[in-house]
Amino acid sequence: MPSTPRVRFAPAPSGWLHVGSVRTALFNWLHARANDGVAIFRIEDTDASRATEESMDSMHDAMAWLGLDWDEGVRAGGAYGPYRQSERKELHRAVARRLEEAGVLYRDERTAEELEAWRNERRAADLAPIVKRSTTPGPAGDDRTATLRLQLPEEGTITVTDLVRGDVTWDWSHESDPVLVRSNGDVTYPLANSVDDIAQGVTLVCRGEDLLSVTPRQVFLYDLLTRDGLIDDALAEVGLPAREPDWTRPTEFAHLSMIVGMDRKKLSKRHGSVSIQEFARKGFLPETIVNYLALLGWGPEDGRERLDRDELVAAFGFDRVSRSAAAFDTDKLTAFNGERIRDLDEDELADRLVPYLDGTYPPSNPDTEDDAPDHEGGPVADWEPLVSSPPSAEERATLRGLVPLVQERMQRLDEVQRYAPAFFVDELTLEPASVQKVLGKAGAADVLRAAHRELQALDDWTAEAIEGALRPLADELGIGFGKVAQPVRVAVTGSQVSPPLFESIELMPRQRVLDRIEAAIPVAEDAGAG
RNA sequence: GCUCCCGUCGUCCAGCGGCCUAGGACGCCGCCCUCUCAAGGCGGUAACGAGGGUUCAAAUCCCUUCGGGAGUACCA
Repeated sequence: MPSTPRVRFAPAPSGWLHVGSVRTALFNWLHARANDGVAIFRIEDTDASRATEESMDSMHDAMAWLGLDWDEGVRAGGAYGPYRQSERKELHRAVARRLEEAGVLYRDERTAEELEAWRNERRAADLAPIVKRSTTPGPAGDDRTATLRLQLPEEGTITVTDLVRGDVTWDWSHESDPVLVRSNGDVTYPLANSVDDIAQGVTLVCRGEDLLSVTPRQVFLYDLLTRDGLIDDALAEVGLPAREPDWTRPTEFAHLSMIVGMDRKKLSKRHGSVSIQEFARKGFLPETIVNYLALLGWGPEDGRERLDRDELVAAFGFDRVSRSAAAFDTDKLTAFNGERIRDLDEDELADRLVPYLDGTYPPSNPDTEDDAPDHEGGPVADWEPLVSSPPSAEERATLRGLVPLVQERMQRLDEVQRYAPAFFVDELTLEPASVQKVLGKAGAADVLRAAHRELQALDDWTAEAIEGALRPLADELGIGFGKVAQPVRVAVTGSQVSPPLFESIELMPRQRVLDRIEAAIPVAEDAGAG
């Protein structure tokens, strides 16, 4: 028995990590951390035509952003590398050759087209297209290329114990012999994946449910590879590190259910099937993503829902992983995010808001603004950064002052873009709707004149003093304070929705406030007249 | 078609034979608070897919059925 659990996250680098794969990575990582194990990040790029360098980099970047660290992998290194499958071809071929010599592989000379035609025939006759050696045509001619298939048992059953699903049994007669070596000599996923699991000492295979059906042949292969030291001989032959001597093969499996959209269909763009980085642009905290994804298909015994990384590690176990598919609920994610933002230290929050103000993450288009992270939104065309990069001392001070005003009214970091302009730009644009609804009301211009007068005469420029100046205006003008606050708010912030008025005014230079109120008076008169 | 997996509020999770007139969270609705929007507080809405068993007793065990999903590649 191996003393240390070893798990691997092994994505194919052909695209971007989405919530499903991140959740798989997370569960692997949690299991490793919860059991003092080793987390391996392996890249399965056996299909050169689909793998890209860009994709591989973005996957590593995503992990770094999420704070999931890997003990062994392409970036981390480790004793059982290389961790890119494409760099292990020699091993895979050596294994394939030895398997062939052992007589467990056989040639299938049919072309892809011939096989396809055969499958169609079978299906037309309501028969499962199962390839078995006994029904595979013999050699047609020496010069034909062939795939090498693994000969699986013709009958009997195999039972695999899955940590989340319990015992699952398959009948060998229903299992098709998998192609291990393509006709062009390349090895396939079934071989490479199994070989690397063994060579790297993986003890638990945790992956998506879509790979459950592949488990029988994988277990069968594990046995073949380890039985007579075949893998060890191959390892030695190509000069790769030997395995732990006391270790046999992966003994545990955990197949995670799929993540679906709120419509119960396969994850769509609307429901988060985008690169995980897109969540960063949309203003989600990495710790929110980790927390929420951990709760998709799992929950701690005590029912807590807000858990940080350490708490997740302490509570995690496959025994509490759900078997049914989970719907990705952006609303709940967003609510979680809002809570975490509120929990952030104010200085910390200020730092985290900078990328949303300096142009690193420009705003999304309004039509997708209230929806899930989505590529279709794209950046807003004419948006100008509100602070320089890096921010000046003055900008930083303003931002720091703004944080307490906006912290409790944000669910996502990018929402700062809604509140910030009034505090950073010289030329304020008044929202037409607010002008009409608020400044157009009777008496708005009078309120603004009175507010201007009082604020100009003020000695202290503090929220308390500003409140002391503005509140009495309600009685003076014989109206409710709301009728006073709203016109001033629109004049000063450009919108009928803003952070608290007195604190907002305090944060701005007095002259700027007075100028804005003054400029709004004719606007109010016009709007009122119209 | 065949093989396998799954089935509790709209959604996530709890429940593992009696504590369930089914609990928590998000959402939604209402109220309170209030300078707007939030935040916060309080209350409410809403589910065991169906049918048979087993049992004194079933959301919990068994069977059937219906529904959903995955796989069925010289892709991983």
